[in-house]
Amino acid sequence: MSDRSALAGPALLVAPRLLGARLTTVLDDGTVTVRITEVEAYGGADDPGSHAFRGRSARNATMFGGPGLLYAYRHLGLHTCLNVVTGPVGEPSAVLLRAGEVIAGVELAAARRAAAGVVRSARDLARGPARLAVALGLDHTWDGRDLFADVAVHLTLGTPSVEVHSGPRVGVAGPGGDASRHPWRLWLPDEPTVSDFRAATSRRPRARRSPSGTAD
DNA sequence: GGTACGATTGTCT
DNA sequence: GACAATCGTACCT
Repeated sequence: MSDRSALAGPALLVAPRLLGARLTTVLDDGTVTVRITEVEAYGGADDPGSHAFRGRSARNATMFGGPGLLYAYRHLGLHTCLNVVTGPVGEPSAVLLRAGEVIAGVELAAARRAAAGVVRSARDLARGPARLAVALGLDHTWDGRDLFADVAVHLTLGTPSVEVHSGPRVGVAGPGGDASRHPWRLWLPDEPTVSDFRAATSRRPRARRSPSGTAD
């Protein structure tokens, strides 16, 4: 079975296969390889937490593009998050790469992270979706790349992990984040690089922007 | 055309 | 633990 066919299918089914997989980027400034330790599954129209819930759009078009594609997007105008598309063409389904361990190119990854912000420890290099993207040197402009055909960014699946832990999805409130329905979030046990769990935060209603600048 | 908000992170208290 | 940063996208008028 090729890596791509092993990756094709519903995100919930495919997500465990991405744990332990290695994602490598070969860029001008060097090579970095990350071993994936934490992922999160996203579906399509049936998943309220998914970008594809409301149908196809310019931003999420890659999610409809077929298995093995890299779906990269910018979040909050600040960070980049990386996903691996798993659904067949036309059926959105993807796995968010939440965290990983840098196993090659540690110095380069640290330099990239240092340029983007503070580096506290080696385990923090790719701990969190946005940090993972920075460590690999990827941003939203890499959206749509084929992870099994592109030289610069390549995915290699490992042997399926025997033990996988699962829990509620991060940052998604309501039914979509309900772990009792599906084990949306998956991670490898005893991995220090797995990100902290933060329950979906109920944002306080922000003071509304006053168009005229006056307070009501 | 305008506005609210988000699959996050880092900083401050 | 709480909140601000910051901008593209989706939704509403």
